[in-house]
Amino acid sequence: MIAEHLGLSVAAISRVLNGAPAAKSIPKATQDRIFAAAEELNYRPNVLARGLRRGRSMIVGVLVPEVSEGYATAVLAGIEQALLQAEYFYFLISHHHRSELIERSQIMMVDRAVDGIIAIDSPLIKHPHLPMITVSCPDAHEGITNIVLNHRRAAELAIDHLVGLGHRDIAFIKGQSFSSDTEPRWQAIRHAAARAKLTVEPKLVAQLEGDQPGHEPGYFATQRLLASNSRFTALFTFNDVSAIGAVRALREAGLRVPQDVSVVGFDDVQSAAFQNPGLTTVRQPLRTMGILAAEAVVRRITAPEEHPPAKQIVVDPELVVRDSTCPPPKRTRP
Amino acid sequence: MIAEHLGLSVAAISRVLNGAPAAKSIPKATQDRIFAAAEELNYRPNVLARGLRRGRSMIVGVLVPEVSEGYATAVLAGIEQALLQAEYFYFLISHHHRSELIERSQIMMVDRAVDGIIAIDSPLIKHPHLPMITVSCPDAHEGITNIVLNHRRAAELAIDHLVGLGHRDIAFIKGQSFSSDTEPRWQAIRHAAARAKLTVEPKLVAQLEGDQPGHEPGYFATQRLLASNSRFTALFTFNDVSAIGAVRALREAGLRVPQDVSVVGFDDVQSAAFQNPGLTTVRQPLRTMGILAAEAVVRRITAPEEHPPAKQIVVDPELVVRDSTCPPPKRTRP
DNA sequence: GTTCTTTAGGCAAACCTTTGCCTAGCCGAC
DNA sequence: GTCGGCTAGGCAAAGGTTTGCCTAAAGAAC
Repeated sequence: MIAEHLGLSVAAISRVLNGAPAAKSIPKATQDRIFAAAEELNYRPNVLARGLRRGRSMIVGVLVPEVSEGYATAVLAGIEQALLQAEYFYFLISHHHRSELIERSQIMMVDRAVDGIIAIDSPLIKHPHLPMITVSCPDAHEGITNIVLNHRRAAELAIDHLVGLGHRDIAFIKGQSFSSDTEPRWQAIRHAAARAKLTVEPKLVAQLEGDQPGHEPGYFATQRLLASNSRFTALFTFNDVSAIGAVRALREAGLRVPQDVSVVGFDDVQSAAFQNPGLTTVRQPLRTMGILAAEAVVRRITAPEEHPPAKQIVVDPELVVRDSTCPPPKRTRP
Repeated sequence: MIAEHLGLSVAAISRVLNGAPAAKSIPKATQDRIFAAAEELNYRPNVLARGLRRGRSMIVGVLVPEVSEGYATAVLAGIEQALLQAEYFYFLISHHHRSELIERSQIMMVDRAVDGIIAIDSPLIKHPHLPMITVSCPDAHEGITNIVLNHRRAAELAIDHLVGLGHRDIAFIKGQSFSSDTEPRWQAIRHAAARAKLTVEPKLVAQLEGDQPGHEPGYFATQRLLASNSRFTALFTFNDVSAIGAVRALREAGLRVPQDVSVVGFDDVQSAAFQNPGLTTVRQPLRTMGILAAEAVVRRITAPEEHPPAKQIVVDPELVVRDSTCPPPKRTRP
């Protein structure tokens, strides 16, 4: 408290400016003088000193796969909104799905004195001795709250939609093995398929490969499906970004979307509506998930005892029907 | 320095651990003991205390329009890479092109004791008394280094490509008025057009409107161009994201891309290659620009006197020809 | 033997706030 | 007059590190 010496002690100033309970013994007139002086001198508390003293940095660490198009950025937008509102800042680190980076990032964040951590689609996270919220990390440890989509419902929405249109020969593209949504989603799909009395043909299942984000993995996975020479009239992909790659591969093979093959994506990222054709997709409330994560971590930081860590928070998906799905073509001999 | 009391004073420990020059008077054996103890006790310096003492937080603030698809995220990826390498962390704030947020964000960052600021596509920034680097902010103030594309060359690449294919009737979509690249780019386009002996038809110029990111603004701008009923065989858009919207609008109007109308985008975002058709575009080295920005800000922080602020750093664009451009259709009476 | 230099490391201030505990004066009650 | 309680605010420690300056001992030079 540099120049605040208009005759009073730093202690009094601090109490008044922070509205501490002890400030109630200081008369209104003095308080006003202090506020006025702070305003006039444009006093800015030093966050480092404050953080040091209070043992709280007002920063949370956010761990994402990458800051590129699609999934993580949408969640991040929600996180940013809610954190800023709570006057928290955040450190962002991308781990590119490399496990040693995930671990190192977590340590670096703790070293940087973050008050809590939010991890998006980050497997293998350890439990630090800090409030921690994960988004789509189903194998979360004890004491970590995981925000997760209702995968079962998501799978049903997509499958029931396709089956309702008359499709029976449905191909699937699973997520990369490193993505934590891959397994639960796939289980949910099998379950929904069984429920719809559909058999999942192993030859009609491909998996995204390679760790770059973009559309390529979906493009190549679809090429593999086509190469297997098994007929399918619909394709349900792991996410919108790969669906876009898939559409391209189908087109290049001379197939029309949706007349020859219907395509259903997942996520409903911003560009899904502007694809050609507009992508039918299972929407995840990504922004909301981000907001929930941020609010939860702030609660756990500010009042840990009142908010014991919930095991998980489940959010519901929604089907968005656009132009990439339609009834299957008339069955000619395959 | 909590437990380091294996008989030595905190001062000695600090000097050794930081490799301070004064440590040279401490014998190797003692130094080894200190390192070993630090390792064993898993000593983690408290960054807040260190920052307080050194007057340096090792954090830079990064101001972006938004963390959504496209431009800013690509630059951000470069920034992250270079900053982490230099052991800096960063605060991210999105200003959504709202000027009061830009100003507030800047103040908040300074209050948060950042060591420097990088601003991407953020107009109206004030000069803080901190090292500051901007990316694509042409109206930067004194003392701020701006990283900027060679717009003139970019415009020539696109225009010469289209003219080379035989196009004479070219429509343009300018950027939103709040985007700082809009004006310089437009000037460059006029210049390149004049050089190619092309007249820019006012009816063939539309502007992106609205402040949401996505594809919609480009979609609507193209609809306005179409509604003006002036014939054009090529369209040069402000960025890839709006080009995608444009393609959709053209398609809906019954026009084929590129057979009826060629489309050239700008940026070369990740999804540009996976559009349908693959987008011909002017590539900005976005990631590189991010790296340059981060390196520059770190230099300015660590050795200000050796690195007086350059006025600007210019990077060069590159034309990426894909499938959204071809020679114009045979001229029938319009 | 004296003085100078080097070696090895300690002392304490400083960075800026927050906070537990204290005091000095004043008023009212007994 | 004495005691208790309230008002208005001060003192100083604490939070963990860095750093300018100092010292004590040993060795070197004379």
